[in-house]
Amino acid sequence: MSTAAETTGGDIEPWEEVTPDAARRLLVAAVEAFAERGYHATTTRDIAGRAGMSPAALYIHYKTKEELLHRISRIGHERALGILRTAAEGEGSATERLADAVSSFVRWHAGRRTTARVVQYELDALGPDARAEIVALRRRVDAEVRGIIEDGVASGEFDVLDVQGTTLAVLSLCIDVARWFNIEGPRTPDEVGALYADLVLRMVGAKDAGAARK
Amino acid sequence: MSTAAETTGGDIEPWEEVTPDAARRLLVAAVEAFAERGYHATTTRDIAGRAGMSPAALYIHYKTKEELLHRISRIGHERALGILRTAAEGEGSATERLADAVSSFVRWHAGRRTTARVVQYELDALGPDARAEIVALRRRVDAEVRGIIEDGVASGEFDVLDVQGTTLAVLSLCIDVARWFNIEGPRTPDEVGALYADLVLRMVGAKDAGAARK
DNA sequence: GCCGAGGGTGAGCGGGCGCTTAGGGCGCTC
DNA sequence: GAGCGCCCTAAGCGCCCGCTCACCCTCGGC
Repeated sequence: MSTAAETTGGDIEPWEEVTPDAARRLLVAAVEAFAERGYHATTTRDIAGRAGMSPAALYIHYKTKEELLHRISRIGHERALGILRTAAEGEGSATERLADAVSSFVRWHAGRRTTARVVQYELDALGPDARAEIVALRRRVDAEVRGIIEDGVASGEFDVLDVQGTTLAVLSLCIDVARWFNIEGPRTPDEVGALYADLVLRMVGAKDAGAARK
Repeated sequence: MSTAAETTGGDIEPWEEVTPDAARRLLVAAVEAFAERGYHATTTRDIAGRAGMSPAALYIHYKTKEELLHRISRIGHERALGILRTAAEGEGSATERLADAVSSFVRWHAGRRTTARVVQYELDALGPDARAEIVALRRRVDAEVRGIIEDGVASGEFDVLDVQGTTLAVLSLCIDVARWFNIEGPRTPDEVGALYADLVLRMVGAKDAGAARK
């Protein structure tokens, strides 16, 4: 595989943009708690406790518990979109770019599983406005993947009957990694990424799947 | 497609086994509420209200709110397992049986989306004992699909490097349908089932995919 | 040495939660 | 038609939730 992140985790911690330090610690604590128990089952006291602070400290940096989820969700989606865009804009054939996109997207969902879980499964806990903003980001995620698949169909590399349906299935497959992946399981994020890139190339009927496995 | 359910919904309502009538109405109300808002965000008052009863009525038929989830989860998993087993034990080649299994499993996840959502995504809300029982059922689900894939590899119909990993991916793809499927969207459960059966046959490198599309 | 601002705390508010209890109505049995 | 058992309700208990408020400590500027 190519481009960015080679390591197992996939990426640098993306929370460095959150300041000040106390706000970041609270946000990281919230990600862990939301991922473990879900948004609704997590209490503000639990989040503050994990960050080593009193319950009231949370409200100095965030207006509500929902604002925390919103910030996490937006940053996470931007990160995911960035990963796909890097792959989509890369050089190489559609086959290579799709393999790259899937393997890095999957590596992120496996390696940063706690973040990905919150990002992908807690969307419904947001209010209408925040939800609409995140849904717009998701449509751009969909468009990136669909773009690569359309390129491959146009160039004759892929054989796909239902482009939108296949796009949906490919994204769905990658996203669900966040549900089942277990750090202590038998597979590393890199291995799952490689397996999934191969499976997706089969799904789109890529003629020359072997070439993308550098 | 073959075997059971031809209609859009996929199956008869599986709750007929729950008696008495009031207990069933409560259970159906709970499925709807859990699917819409999640287990933790659903209140016992909401469940009772949907069933047209007072909050206290719930506790005549169920010991706790968790027992409701447990009953829903067990019945739902048994239903899902039954669908896969019917397909796995059918006659015909591994290719045909895999296509049948995937299309009926997907039809269930799309058509009975509310039930499937609760079954697939609220597992973590169960206590350790109930959770262990459900996890055992899931292993049997996994074994059914793996069995078909192993048959296809043995007979030379399929070309699969990592049988366990591919099994996981196939199940993951089907299960995630419950997350994104929308009854009011452009696709019927039957259409998604057919699309997914085709995609899965490609994933396992089925030599004669066309033959399974009757 | 004093001051103000900003990050932090302890205590606690109003409210909604899961669940319990005392009792009421209705239909069956004889 | 008295007695009994089964469903169900009204009321409410104790608890913990998200969030607020009054106050404190620390630190840079002068």
